[in-house]
Amino acid sequence: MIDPLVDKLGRRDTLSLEEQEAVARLLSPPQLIKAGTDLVREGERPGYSTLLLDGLSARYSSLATGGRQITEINVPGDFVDLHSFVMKQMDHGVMALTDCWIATAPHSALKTITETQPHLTRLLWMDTVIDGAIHRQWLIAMGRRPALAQLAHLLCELYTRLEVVKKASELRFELPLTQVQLADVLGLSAVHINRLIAELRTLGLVSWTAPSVLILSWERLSALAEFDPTYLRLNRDPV
Amino acid sequence: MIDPLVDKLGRRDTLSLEEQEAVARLLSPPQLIKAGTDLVREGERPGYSTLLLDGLSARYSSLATGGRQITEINVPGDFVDLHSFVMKQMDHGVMALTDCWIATAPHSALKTITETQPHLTRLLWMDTVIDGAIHRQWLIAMGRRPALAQLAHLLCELYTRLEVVKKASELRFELPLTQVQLADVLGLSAVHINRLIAELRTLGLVSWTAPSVLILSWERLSALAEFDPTYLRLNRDPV
DNA sequence: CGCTTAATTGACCATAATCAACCAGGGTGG
DNA sequence: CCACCCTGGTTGATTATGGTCAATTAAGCG
Repeated sequence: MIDPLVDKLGRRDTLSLEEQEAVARLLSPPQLIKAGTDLVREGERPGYSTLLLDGLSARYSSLATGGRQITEINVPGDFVDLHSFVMKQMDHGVMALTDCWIATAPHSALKTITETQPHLTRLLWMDTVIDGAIHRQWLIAMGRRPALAQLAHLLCELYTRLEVVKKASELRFELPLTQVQLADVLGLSAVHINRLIAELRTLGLVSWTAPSVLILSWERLSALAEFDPTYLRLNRDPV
Repeated sequence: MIDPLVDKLGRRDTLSLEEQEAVARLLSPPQLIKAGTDLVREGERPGYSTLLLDGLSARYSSLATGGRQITEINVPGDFVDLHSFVMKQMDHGVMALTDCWIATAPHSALKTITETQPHLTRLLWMDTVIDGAIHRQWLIAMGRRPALAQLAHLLCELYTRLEVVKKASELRFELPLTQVQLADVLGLSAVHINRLIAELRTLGLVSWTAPSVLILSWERLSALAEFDPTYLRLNRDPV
């Protein structure tokens, strides 16, 4: 059940059997959340954190003016609001982009982990730190890359992260986001997203028949995006 | 010596005397870093993390095309690369924007903290988590706010963070960044920054005689920015 | 088969970038 | 001492990326 999390953490360090069991004990039985509903609402003070087991979700914030910005896309194996364990109050909402299987971990139990399992604590800490690294890459893409490169970067990132948890392979993955949602990810308009996708197709970089994406040339796409996966920390490096 | 860190953490939770001493023991004697030099270089694998004691520094990434994006501004009391403790490899550089006083904490000693001081560990974890929250606010500002509101948001954030560590008061603070550097923060051109500052002046929101900034109306500036400091987690809330 | 949601396309507009001068202040060397 | 230079700030003219508005098409579904 916690396979995607073990897949991910196992790429970064060795997760002992006891640690895997400790994580499993943390978690509630899986629950199904329907697409479009919130896993966590902005401003809430949840008493637990939520692990995404299957499906895609998005962290988002809404503006007074009606706009919306998605600040991260979560893939299976992501603790979507692990930071609420120490932040207490959520500074954003998390919505299910697809039907999602989740499991929750009470903050009290996470606290016990920090008191008894320092290595596992560091691994969980690392996971929140990598969220920060992902945010930074999005900032770089938004601030200093042309929109086409920004979209290319998103595709490279998502493919890489999905591949780790066996939801992508052979340069192919499912991206069940509408163009409006993609616009809210990149901070662009939906119309422009449409034109960017058309341009990626014209350039022969992707074959994109929503929701399926096939990357036709990883080489050229990642070069366009200046994608360097170091920030995802996928090399085994004990902490 | 670790006053700014204690000021900051003390706003979030109670830091016991023993914990304050434990942090103090972590740290090397203060060192001076000249403005413009790197505290940490991108790609490096530092064996320690750096606490900023005085001055301002910036996390930045450079692009192949020559552009640069600053992804966070660090104020006194910030561990500028605490995340390297678990990330190992730096995904960005950190440069001194002004002359900076710093102290370093070996990762080995931080590891010991995680093994012996769970509460302090959670406070340090929290600090990295708040970095992520700051990144998210910047993403929202970049993606969905007009440039003027984005700049206003930056001013509100920096004033608030500096006030916590007693480097700002009475709506006044020092912002020793060039307009080129501000452009690299906001993902805009330096020329446009210049016009935005002129506009803030015209609107009577700030009196800005570099490097001194005086906010003339917190009310109107924070409304323009839609600034809500929840994400900085400045309310005492034990973890 | 009509309804709804999402994708697509065209025409026009706006924000911000670029290019290019010019100005102001502080430090330096003759 | 002061001309010069360098950096950073200011301003104008023009361009371009991406936004907005609006209409059309396509696909899924009760």
